[in-house]
Amino acid sequence: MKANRPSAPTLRDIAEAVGVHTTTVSRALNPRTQNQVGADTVRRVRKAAKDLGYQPNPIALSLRTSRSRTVGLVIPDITNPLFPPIVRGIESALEAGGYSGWIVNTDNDPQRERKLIESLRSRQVEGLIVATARLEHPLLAELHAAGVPLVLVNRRVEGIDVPCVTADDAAGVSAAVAHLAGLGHTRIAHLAGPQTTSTGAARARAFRHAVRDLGLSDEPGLVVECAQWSEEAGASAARSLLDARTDVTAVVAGNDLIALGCYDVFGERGIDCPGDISVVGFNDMPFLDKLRPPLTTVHVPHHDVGVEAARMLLDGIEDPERPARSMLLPVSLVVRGSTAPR
Amino acid sequence: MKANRPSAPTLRDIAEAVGVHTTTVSRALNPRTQNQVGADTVRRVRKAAKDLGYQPNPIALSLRTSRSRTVGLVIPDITNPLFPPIVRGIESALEAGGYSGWIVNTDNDPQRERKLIESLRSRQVEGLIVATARLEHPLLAELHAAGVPLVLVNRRVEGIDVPCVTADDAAGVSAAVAHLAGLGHTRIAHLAGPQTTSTGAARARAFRHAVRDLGLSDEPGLVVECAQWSEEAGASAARSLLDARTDVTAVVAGNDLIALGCYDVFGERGIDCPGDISVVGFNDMPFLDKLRPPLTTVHVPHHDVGVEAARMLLDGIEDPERPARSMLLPVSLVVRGSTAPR
DNA sequence: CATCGTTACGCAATCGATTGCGTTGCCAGC
DNA sequence: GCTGGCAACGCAATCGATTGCGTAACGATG
Repeated sequence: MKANRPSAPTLRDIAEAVGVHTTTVSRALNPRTQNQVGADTVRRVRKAAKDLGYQPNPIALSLRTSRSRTVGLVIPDITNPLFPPIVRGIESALEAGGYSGWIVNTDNDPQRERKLIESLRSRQVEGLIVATARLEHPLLAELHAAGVPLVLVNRRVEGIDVPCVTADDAAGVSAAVAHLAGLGHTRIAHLAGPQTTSTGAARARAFRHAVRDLGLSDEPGLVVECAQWSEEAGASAARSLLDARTDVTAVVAGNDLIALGCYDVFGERGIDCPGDISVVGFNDMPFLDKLRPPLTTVHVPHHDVGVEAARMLLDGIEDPERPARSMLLPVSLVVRGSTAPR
Repeated sequence: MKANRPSAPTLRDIAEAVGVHTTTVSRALNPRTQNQVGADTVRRVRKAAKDLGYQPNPIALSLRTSRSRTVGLVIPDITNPLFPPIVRGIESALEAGGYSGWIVNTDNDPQRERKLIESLRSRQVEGLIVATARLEHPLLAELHAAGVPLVLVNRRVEGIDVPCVTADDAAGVSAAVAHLAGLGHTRIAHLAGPQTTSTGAARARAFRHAVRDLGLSDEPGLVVECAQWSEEAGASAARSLLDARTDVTAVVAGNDLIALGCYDVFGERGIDCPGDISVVGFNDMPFLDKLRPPLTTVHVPHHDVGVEAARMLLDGIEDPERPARSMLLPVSLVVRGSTAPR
């Protein structure tokens, strides 16, 4: 059974109504070819199109032009609260440009990612916004070499010149460390995100720089890498840290989920936060103010990240020769209840 | 610039390689028509297709067949934590059936919804999963009359026979009321969701039944309707309730966000939860265990809701004459820290 | 009047897959 | 040997929009 309306008007219907050929109808309705059709004919064609309720068939358009006015949004998992606001930002900018986005969830599985991207490309998506980049990412390199317009979100990739939109990780981590130092903390630990991601590496580097700049302890044992950007991995790393030492009074977590993992471990070990140990997260995902203690975190304007990524991609589709440029969005520290004076 | 790979093999390439017509290639590759082609030819065609890395062009397929193997997912807003797990459930069931889903966010705006659905339909989506139903919903009635396969999620619509997948609202609210009664509460209020939605109405009705069945006070003032399913509307309704009376010792909130609104009002009025007033939410959205107090709520298996909705829709696409059937998924009460003995 | 240039429009093909109908070849039965 | 039926395959059209090239008409100029 056909799911589509049985009698959608086509160019042919308009052509019959006006008494011209379908070529003329097509040209009259297309702003780029409209100058090839007489003004009176354009007027009559447009009127007929409106009267008949004509809408171009995007499928036919795609088949003929190999374009679809759609792009692919490649994210790890829409249930991660970080992504819905980004997706909404992307969507609003795409919509303003007459585009739509296909969302695919890779679950951080490279094989699944490849399959999903193949599927997107067979649907003629005109570019990809990718939020799943690893520092070394062969598939992205292939796509880039093939001329597929790409924009990365939240992470960079090495070796290829792809535009990306990220938060200002260095400024955010620096502000977090400065805030804790201002509260009198001198032994501050960092639960870093995976060092295979640019974000994990950048925030860890910024952490080391910040503690050095402030003359605080920068011994290597104060940085523990988490296997994933998740609460569970954060908890695991927090346990490792606290098993190894008892002198830490504050933690800068790679992101909010990792910070939640700290909360879990504090709970199981009777550690008071922020009385015994202060915690700062990163990202300001929803509902952090509802936690107890409300989480101090680095606010990232996620919706704006999405908007800028989509604009950047549309620019790249419009002008493929355009030099790749990246964007750092400003962050801000949101002080809530998880940090206190030492 | 074309975004697609420049040399994707077509049926024509296979036909040339094997020395048969493209019709034969098409039929050999299609399990439904394969019996019309000789076994040896099928073997040779399949080999050539594999060697050439042939993938059917979904755009061409859609244009010819008016089918797309895609469906539309119509939700209010992906940033509402309720929806990502539902979407993931939908996605996994669609994928198993060889389908993909287009997500559109209506922001609860009927005009936007109509425009987005038109757009989906012009892309030949084969059906719609709709999570935005109001009790009276002219657009859904039109779509149903036009034979568009539909499945509703979380809500019903009146007057048309459309299959839906909802949680067992009555059982959930009944369990919440019974739990509170078991703790000794006798004056229990209900902050109901909008009565223009089936969910709002069903939960309010179930509340009234439950308190009557348990011989508790059922005066009308104990039920306050929220204008939206949101934290802000929940807070507003909680203020109205507490302005009007001081004898309430427990609240059954229409959903978790409304319950968060209660938390907000308790905070601003120095009310202790659960010492002064207990609260039960509905849905068990993510991170409720991280709140202080951790929210007692009715757990809804969202992922399963999504899976069942997608299966139901695929069934309806496969067999349009299939009688509409609906599904109630079982819920369970999750007792955390927001409820205590009176 | 003839010629040239420009504008407006139509023809036919294309995109890549599917599908109804017709043709050909082969085999079995009379 | 002839006829009929069936299997395998090819032809041509279709889906709906775009696009290169050609043609016709008109106006301006010599």
